This record gives sequence, structure tokens and C-alpha cells, in this order.
Amino acid sequence: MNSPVEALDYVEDCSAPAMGPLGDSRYLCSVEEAARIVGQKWTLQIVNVLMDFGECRFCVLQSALGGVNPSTLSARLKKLEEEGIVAREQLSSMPPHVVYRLTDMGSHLSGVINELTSWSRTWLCAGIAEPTAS
Amino acid sequence: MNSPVEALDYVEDCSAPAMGPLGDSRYLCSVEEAARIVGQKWTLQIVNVLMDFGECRFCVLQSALGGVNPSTLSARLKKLEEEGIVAREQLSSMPPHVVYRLTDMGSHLSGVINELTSWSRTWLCAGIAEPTAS
DNA sequence: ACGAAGCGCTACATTTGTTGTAGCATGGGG
DNA sequence: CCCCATGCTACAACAAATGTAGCGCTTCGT
Repeated sequence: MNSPVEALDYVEDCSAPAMGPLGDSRYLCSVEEAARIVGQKWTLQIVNVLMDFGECRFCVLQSALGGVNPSTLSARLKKLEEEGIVAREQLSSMPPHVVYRLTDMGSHLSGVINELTSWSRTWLCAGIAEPTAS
Repeated sequence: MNSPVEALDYVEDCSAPAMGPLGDSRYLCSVEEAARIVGQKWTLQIVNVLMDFGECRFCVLQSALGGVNPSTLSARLKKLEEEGIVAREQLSSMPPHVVYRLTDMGSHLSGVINELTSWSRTWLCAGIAEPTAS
């Protein structure tokens, strides 16, 4: 990767938390990995919609997300499927539809979504406007 | 554009939350807004580093994040500053340094980071086994 | 005092990602 | 048979991120 040494040098002068014997930037590996997934443009929104709706068809996701372009949505869903967050299911029923839903792994992102929602309500919605008619 | 009507039709059959007369995808505004911020490539990592280190100089952030390119980091920090998540402080002390730190708003993202971390530990680090498609 | 070096960036060309619009294959309905 | 909806894919155009270079400033070594 790079040299996190300088960072750590600095850290010891600052108020860095005591980190494990790993001692390198690995300490943030967990968030880093998750951030790579979550820090993609539509990931969080997709997960959120899937969480609320339970399961979605492609076109429903598209419109629920405000008209994402199908290429992007397709790519993102494919990636999320690879990562085990979303499951794709082909219903061979009468109208042969495709349905996307969250896996266990994906469902467990609810904590993140919830935290994000409450943060948003406190800091984003609260002072600005009245988007939530609750 | 397309027609979000189908989405709502679908929604009412599924477990969608009761949404106002707005009738479109606005119902997820809170997460949507937050996702726009958090769903940027380096935002979460920056917040995480700032949260751990307390305060950081530019170059420290750069190395801690694994060598992000300075243009991107600069742009992201500027944006985060505008949004009120990060505060920039110019220290006029002996070596005139610049320090970045989280504002209250930014600090309150800790819940998100924590959830993300524990999710990551459970599903990314710990069990790289199989994603059980529920 | 002069040059080198570190810091906090900015500039610019290249690469990557996202968007808009079109279109294809499949199946259903008129 | 034609036309439409669904679930995508294709492709050009635009935007964002990257790599590399460099600037202005200041401090340090000599």
C-alpha cells in the first residue's frame, strides 16, 4: 500500500487511540473495507429501498431511486450481488420477473441505515426544511 | 424520466412505510441526503481518521488514507467544510500548520462509523465465508 | 544568505465512473 | 401480427478521481 508510518508518528504526538499490536493502518481496515462498498454512489440508497420494500424489481428500484440510469443500477446490483449483499432471484412465474432482495449480510446494514437516518434528521432535515411530514 | 407510479403501486402491496401525499421517491429523503454525503468516495474514511486522530494535518490525512491524491482530498475537505462536517483551522504557531477536525455534526457520525465497523467485522473480516442468501 | 526540503495545496492530462439515450430479447395482450 | 412492458446492454458525452508536477511559503542546514 503506502507508508502509514508518518501518520502513526504523528498519531503518537496527537490524541490517537491506543491501537492493537498491528500498529499499522490496518486498524481502520474494517471501516475502510466497508467504506469501499458503502462509499459508492448508489449503494446505500439501493440497500435502503430494498430494506423498506422487502424486494424489488429492477424498474421499481430505478424509479424509487429517482431514475438512476440503468447501466449504473445494473452494475451496482451486480457488484452487490458479488459481494453477497443483494440476492437476485428470477421468478419464472406468469410474468417472468426478476426480483432483488437483501441477503442476511445486506439486512444487517440496517444499523448503519438507521444511524444515518437519525443523523440526517438531526443535522440535515431538522434545521433546513420539512421533508418529513411525520 | 420514467414513471414512479409503478413503484408506489408496488410499494403499497409491499411493506412500504406510509408516505405522504408527495407520492414519489421523496420518502427516503433523509437517507438520500445523507447518502449523497457519505456515499462519496473518501468521505467516510476521512471522517473515520479524523474521529480517531482527533485532528489532522493535510499530509497526515493523505498518508493515513493510503495516499489519496491531493486534489481529491482537497476537494473533499472543502466540501465537507461547506457542509459543516469538518472544520479547518490555521495554526499560526511556529510552523504555521493547518489542522482539520470534526465539528459537532461530524462527530455525531460516530454512530454510523461504529455500525459500519461492527458490520464490517461480522461480515467482511470475520466470516469471509458464504453470504447466506436468506 | 543560499539551497534544499517540508507543508498545503493547485494545475493539468489521463483514466475511471456516471449519465442520457437507444436499443435488444423475451413474453403478453389486443 | 403488432405493439408494449420488462430487464437489461451499448455507446457516446460528460463528470469525477488519479498521477505527476509544481507553486508559494517557511524553516533548517551550512
